[in-house]
Amino acid sequence: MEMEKLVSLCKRRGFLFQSSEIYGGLNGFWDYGPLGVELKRNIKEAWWRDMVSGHNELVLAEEAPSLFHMVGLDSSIIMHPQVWKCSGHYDLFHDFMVDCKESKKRYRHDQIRGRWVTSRGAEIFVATQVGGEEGDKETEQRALKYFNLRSKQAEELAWNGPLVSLTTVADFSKVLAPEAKTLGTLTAPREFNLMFKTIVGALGGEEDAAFLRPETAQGIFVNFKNVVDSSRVKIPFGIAQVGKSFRNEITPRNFTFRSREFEQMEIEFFCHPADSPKWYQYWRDRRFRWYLQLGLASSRLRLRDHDKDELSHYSCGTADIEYAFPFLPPGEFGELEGIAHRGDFDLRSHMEGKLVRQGEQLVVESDEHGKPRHRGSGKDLKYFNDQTRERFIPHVIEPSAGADRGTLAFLCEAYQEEQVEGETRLVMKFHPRIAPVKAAIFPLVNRDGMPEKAQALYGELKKEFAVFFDDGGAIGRRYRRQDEIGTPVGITIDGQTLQDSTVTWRDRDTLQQKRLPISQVKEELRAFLAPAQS
RNA sequence: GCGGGUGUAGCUCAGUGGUAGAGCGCCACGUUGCCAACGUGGCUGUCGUGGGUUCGAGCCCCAUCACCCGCUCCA
Repeated sequence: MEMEKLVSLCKRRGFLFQSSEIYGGLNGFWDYGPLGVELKRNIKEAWWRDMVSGHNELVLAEEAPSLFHMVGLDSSIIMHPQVWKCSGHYDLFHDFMVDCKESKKRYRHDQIRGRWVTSRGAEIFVATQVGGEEGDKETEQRALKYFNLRSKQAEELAWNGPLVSLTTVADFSKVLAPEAKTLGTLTAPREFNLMFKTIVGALGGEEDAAFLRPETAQGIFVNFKNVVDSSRVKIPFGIAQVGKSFRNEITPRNFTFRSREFEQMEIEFFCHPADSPKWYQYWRDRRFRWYLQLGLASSRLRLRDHDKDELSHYSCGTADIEYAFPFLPPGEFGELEGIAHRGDFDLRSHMEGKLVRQGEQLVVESDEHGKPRHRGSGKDLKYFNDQTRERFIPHVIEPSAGADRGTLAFLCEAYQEEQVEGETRLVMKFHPRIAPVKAAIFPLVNRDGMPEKAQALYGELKKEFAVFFDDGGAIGRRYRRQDEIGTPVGITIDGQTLQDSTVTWRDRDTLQQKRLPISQVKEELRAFLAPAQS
């Protein structure tokens, strides 16, 4: 499937529009049209029902290690700036980057190292991305090449010190960039703000700077104690949240896949450290099944465990649920959801201050005065189990899903072109639960009382379902119009309806028709749209 | 951020300096008894945006924005 066809359909039928389109658009922002908003809402509501409101804490869920609670939360988008300092986003999201004008490569300023060397009367800084002995070797080879020396002439290079960071270099005109052949090809370091900055207060200045959240998770962590104290939940339990997040992506691309404003569906699941591996496994498998049940094909969906060296510094296990989007090269997958075992990193950070890894331990990062680099709240976020009299910091399992990425995956998956009697039928094969319109109601022709009967049925169904009424044009055309927006059922009032009160039920995917009493339509639709068990 | 391509009606696209077009879609009326029927009529454009050259610009030049492809980046 070509992506342009889907993008065109999305615009033509009102799933997705470019943001601010009449003003030329805005890179990285998208609007959901009348059908798109229904689709995305259905996905978010399916998630909320399946994960939160539909969860029965009295019954052991399939494959769950034990009973557990689930509750929801809706926290603010703008939070105290200290939240992002302790979470690590503030430091990680403020990168200084340098560009190489020769190689067109971009580097993180603090990740380039190099050595000062003098030869043939010139002193230059030979830069590399490699550290340690490898870095020494590489800088020597590149210095030899630059000065046109043979390997045996290495003693003509006078090294003026060990590998040091590029951040110690003020004058870039003597820097030989990692993949350049000439000096001074690096631009001055430029700051990349990956978090959206804003000002709180009408008279606010720079000291009133705050950030739009880059993830919803932190709103859950900072409310952990509030939820425990107010809701009678006991560990293990999860807090779920759906909401907008914002990141200044350097290169927004691939339709809505990498947007600067996007919506997340996140769960932070709190459990006893000893049980956390089992819970990690549980969420990892359950979340994968959820996508399968809503209709993503197993051939394009995969569950991928991160390698050890891919794990964040705090994580003891992460898996991605990935989809083979059509805009990616064959064999490549894009992330829909990450399930991470985050240990006690987040709660501890908000207690003690921003943490860094020191060997096997996480310790509070300190500044040059030996004080915490980013001070925590100082509040005790431990959990007390009054049965066992145990007090501990819970471990956290985080299934973090992208609502827009999920929506895009369902759109890609649904798009089908079929040959029907020599003509191309464009059909969106959405799972009935997420289809924007559940059923279309048609009078076969506009006479003999058929419109009246159809309108009455429409009015009755509309109270409970998203249904659509269409009496325009030939019946075949009306079916095809609904196929294009993925309506799973067409219900037609015809001549026979007037005699025996039965209607035609037409299935989108099989094109098969069956008759059923008009009085049973509601019940049939209910059964058709019922969630699968998970 | 770099290089290449594209931008004209709701969609797909034609239009190489001289009166803005086609197909599809959409709307109305008639017709129409189950898979994009037919007839008649109708709506639709700051030619992405801003500036320049020219008697005259959709077309040439400059800038800018957006989208696509390839690099780069992706906590």
